[in-house]
Amino acid sequence: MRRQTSTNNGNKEAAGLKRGPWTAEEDEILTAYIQKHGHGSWRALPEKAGLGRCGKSCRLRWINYLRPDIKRGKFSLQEEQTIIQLHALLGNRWSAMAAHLPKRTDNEIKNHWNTHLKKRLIKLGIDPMTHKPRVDASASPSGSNLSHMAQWESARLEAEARLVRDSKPVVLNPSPVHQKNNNHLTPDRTRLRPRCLDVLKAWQGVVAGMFSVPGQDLESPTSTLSSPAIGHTGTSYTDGETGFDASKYVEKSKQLQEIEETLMDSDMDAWFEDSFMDEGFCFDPDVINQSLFSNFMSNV
DNA sequence: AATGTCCTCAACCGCTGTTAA
DNA sequence: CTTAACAGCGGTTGAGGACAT
Repeated sequence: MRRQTSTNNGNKEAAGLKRGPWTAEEDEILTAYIQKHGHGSWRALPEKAGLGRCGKSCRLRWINYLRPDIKRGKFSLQEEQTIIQLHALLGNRWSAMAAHLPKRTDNEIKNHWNTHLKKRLIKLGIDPMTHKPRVDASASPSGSNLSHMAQWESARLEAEARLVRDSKPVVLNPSPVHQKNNNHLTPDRTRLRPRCLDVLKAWQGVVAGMFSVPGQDLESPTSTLSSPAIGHTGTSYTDGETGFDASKYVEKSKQLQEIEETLMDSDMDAWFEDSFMDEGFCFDPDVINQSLFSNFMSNV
């Protein structure tokens, strides 16, 4: 299908429309109009409401700022945790992430990720896009970073478990378009598919393989923060206390990637049925210590 | 106090998916 | 089936505030 440029689809609907920051008066007009009539057609709204703005600008202002059911201000630790975990699973699908963060907008989440969270991960030697250790020499993980990474992966595991718990797939027969490309799926159109269930199973293996010290489980790796006790030989990094093994980490990450690629190619219905009929799967996310993430964040 | 630099985030841009004619 | 209009998404920008010199 031929695509139209934004020039004639509403971005610049007409010359002379106001741009830039909204005034309090404009906010008031827009809010009053929507509360009384609903937004209806965004394109038609500005004229009806008496605003010299384009419909797109009105929509954005309402959704990102004026809507009564949004929370503004500082992100809590819990929210930051959720964002990072969701990003590990979803990538830059901000609207999908917003669906899991009540009262936060996709724009706000995107901004917070780009200005704060991404930088923190980079500081830890973790690639913010892949959520895996950066392989270039300049980003070789330090001892304490390894400890953080171990905690990070635990947090990631928890996120995946939560998504499995919360996801309520409503599209049982996605359209071919959806199967082909779900980058733009929104919560309103298509619920997130619980593909993470399979990924979660894979990650159980990943994380289990990384911790090799007997008697130490995922519930308490925070104790390593003050004394990393790292052993380093060549390209092999091992955390003496947690038993976190970076070489295993990389190896297992590759395995996971292969699993994910396989899942992407597999038949949707077969995948869905398989995921939910697998009664052998059992995972309790509550066993993961919530303080892991607090330590992770506070040590950045 | 003045100036420069960095950081944040609201707003915009360009694109894609959906839908109706 | 094709086309156009529209909504919504993710990426990017730039104004203004915060901080450093």
